[in-house]
Amino acid sequence: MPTKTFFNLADEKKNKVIEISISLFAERGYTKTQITEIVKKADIAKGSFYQYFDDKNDLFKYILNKAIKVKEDYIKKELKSLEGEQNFFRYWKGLNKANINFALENLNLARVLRNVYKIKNFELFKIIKRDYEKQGTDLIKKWLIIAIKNDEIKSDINIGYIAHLLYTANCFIIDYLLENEEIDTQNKIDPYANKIVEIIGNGLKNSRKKEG
Amino acid sequence: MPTKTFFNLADEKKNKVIEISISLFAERGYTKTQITEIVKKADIAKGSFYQYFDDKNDLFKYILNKAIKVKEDYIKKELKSLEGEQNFFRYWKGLNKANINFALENLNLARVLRNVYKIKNFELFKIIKRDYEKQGTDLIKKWLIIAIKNDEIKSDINIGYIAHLLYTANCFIIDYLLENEEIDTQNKIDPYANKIVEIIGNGLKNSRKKEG
Amino acid sequence: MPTKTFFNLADEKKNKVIEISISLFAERGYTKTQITEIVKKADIAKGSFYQYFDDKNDLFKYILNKAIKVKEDYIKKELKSLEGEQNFFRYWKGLNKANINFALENLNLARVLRNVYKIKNFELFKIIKRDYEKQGTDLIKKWLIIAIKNDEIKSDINIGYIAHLLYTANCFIIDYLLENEEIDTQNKIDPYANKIVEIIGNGLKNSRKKEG
Amino acid sequence: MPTKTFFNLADEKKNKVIEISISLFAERGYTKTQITEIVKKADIAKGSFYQYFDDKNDLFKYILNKAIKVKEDYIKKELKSLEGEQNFFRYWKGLNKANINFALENLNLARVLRNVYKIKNFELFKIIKRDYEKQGTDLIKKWLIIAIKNDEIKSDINIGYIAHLLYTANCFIIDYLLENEEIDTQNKIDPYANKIVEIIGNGLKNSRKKEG
DNA sequence: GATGAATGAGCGTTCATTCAT
DNA sequence: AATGAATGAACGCTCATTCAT
Repeated sequence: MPTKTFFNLADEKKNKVIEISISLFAERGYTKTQITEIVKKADIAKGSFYQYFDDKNDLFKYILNKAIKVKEDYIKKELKSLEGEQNFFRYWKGLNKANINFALENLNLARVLRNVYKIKNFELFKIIKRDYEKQGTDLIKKWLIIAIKNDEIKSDINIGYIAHLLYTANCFIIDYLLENEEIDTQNKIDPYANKIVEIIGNGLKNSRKKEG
Repeated sequence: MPTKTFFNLADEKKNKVIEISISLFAERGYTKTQITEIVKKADIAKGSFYQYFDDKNDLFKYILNKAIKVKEDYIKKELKSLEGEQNFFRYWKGLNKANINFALENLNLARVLRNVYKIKNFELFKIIKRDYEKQGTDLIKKWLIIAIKNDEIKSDINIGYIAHLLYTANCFIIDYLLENEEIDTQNKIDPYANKIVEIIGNGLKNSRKKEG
Repeated sequence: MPTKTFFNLADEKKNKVIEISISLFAERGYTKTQITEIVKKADIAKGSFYQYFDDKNDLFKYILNKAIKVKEDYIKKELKSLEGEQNFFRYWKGLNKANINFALENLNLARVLRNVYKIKNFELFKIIKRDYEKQGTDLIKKWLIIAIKNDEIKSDINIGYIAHLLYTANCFIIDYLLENEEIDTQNKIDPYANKIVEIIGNGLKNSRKKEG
Repeated sequence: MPTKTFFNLADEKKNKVIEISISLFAERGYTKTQITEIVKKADIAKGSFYQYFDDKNDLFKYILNKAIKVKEDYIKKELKSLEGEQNFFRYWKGLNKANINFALENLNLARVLRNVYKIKNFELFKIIKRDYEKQGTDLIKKWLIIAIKNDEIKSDINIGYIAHLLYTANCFIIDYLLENEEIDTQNKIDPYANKIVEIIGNGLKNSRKKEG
């Protein structure tokens, strides 16, 4: 956690440090991001940095948790419009869309989040990672249970497995987007995403139920 | 490419260097793997290492290409039993199984291969990566085309997208396996993999065709 | 160029680094001068060195340019007393004297300058070298032209050749001095230098002109 | 000194080692010439090298002495045609010519010889260097004495100084040649050299003597 | 609290030389 | 005598972190 000193900073200064850290972690990953570059770009003294954060790790955890929180809020907001929605597949489509929109609007934050998966041997991050993943799959699980109750999807599935599949399907769409950022996104990513949703959706559908 | 000196080495020594490099690259990734540790574990002089390889990069490329080749051979061999198979879904299932088996039997090699995706800003590796991915999706594309001809799957799909989806679906099974190596694998990974194959398969199926 | 950090240093420290670098480059030449020895003798941390200079090359270029500038200033100052002098030979004698005095008073700086001629295959230094040499011969050329106008010296000479000859004649006096530093200099070097000036001077003289 | 083993080698092999060493020492200088490159180019085993020579130093000394001897013989032969010559200036001109011709015909050998002057802190080489220089100046001294006796040149000179001057004048012509090897040599170097000889010669001439 | 200079363990790499066969 | 693999001290350089002001 950053120190009180950091939080007492003028917002402008504080945000500069945060923004620069995000963009560097996004661009280079954890290991290749250098404190020296952060402080130079943020125009603060090196000593100051260590009065704000315990160490590099501390900064990264802070940025990471911030990214998770920002994303969580974004998704929640986007899903508001789906309140009352009864159809699982429309729900899932909405979730995918929300995730994609978040990434499109917060490219660097999305990159930082995806980079967590690339950090090895950091026990500490494993916990964050696990929590973050749990948060992503828990929502899906809840919906899957309802969908099964409603006979929307087959009942012979392992909910944990499927939630993970749906979750990772989305992650891959995001990866695809982040690695090909030059693509004229909205136009190209949507059909790609929709197709995946459709295919997996079809596969999950309870064929005995008449589509409403 | 390693030097002639390296290839002239006694197999035992040569393999020791290779195995240790694989396990370190697998465990720590490229950047965090240190030559110092490799030579210490392999019980060779630092100078010797540099008589075997141009530099760290050279070693990594060698290991990477080796992993790709070993995997390629493994998959080819496993797919032999599917020769003459006409059903796309059984084919794909076989491919998934082959990939999983490779990973189970070559945990570290599989990890090295997955790690390539985590290296940032290495133009050289991008080429290897792209080739490797192409090799994985090309096979699927070929089959998809046949499957469409045979009316097995819907014809309104973008073959490139779907091949990529099927490919990445498999990658995710592998990632799941590699990150949870402690799981009693064969028993747990199989149903997981099968379910994915089944769901996506169902989604792709041409419902107008009567299943044979 | 050294960093701002270096220039912000206390003069004593800064000069210590400079002096030690000069004496090592003078004594051992570029390749054999080790950063490790510089930092040990200057009593600074290795890391500090790299906060002052980009690399070894950067340090050397700095020292070299410094030497060139110091010499330039020295020569200018010494030549002040010759302002208004009309006789070419007295001019040249003065220039030789100035160069010798500079070397005597700045032995190591002079050695560093002579060492540049001994560096092989360093494109970068070739430019510095050429500039430095040009600076040395240009002055002579200017005077030669005037001397010819004044009928002081024969007009059938190639000014470029002769300027180079006079320049190198001086370089050799300096080399002689630097390689035999133990000689009780002022007493021995002067007659040596004067003789050279006299001989070459005689050879250049326009014998048709009556000496004033 | 090379070992007996080296001298027992077939001439072809022996000469290959020598030639390659010469060309590398000439091109890169002592420090930057690597044993590894020599043995690779000469196609001998590294172990063999150390059975021929004590160490790198030993090889260099051998090459150096060889160069000195070859040059000595060359000069002697060239000066044969000047036997009986009574005029000092024609003698000196001939010596200069001989030196230039040697360099033109043995570029690499000449380079090695000039490189000796660029080696620092090798007590051993200082001796070789001094001997080599002595050999060059002794001949000139001998002639100077005769020339003075014959009233060809002024008697008020320090023979040691002047011999050194004449010697170094020649060295500079050679340096000029070696550093500008691309110049269409014979045509350009001759007038350059002749001019120097003429000028210094004129300066040395005893003007009271009637020219024959 | 801010500053920026100081630190040093550790990295990848080089190369003359030795050693075992 | 020939081979070529083995050695390791030493190099230039990096960078997260600490310290003195």
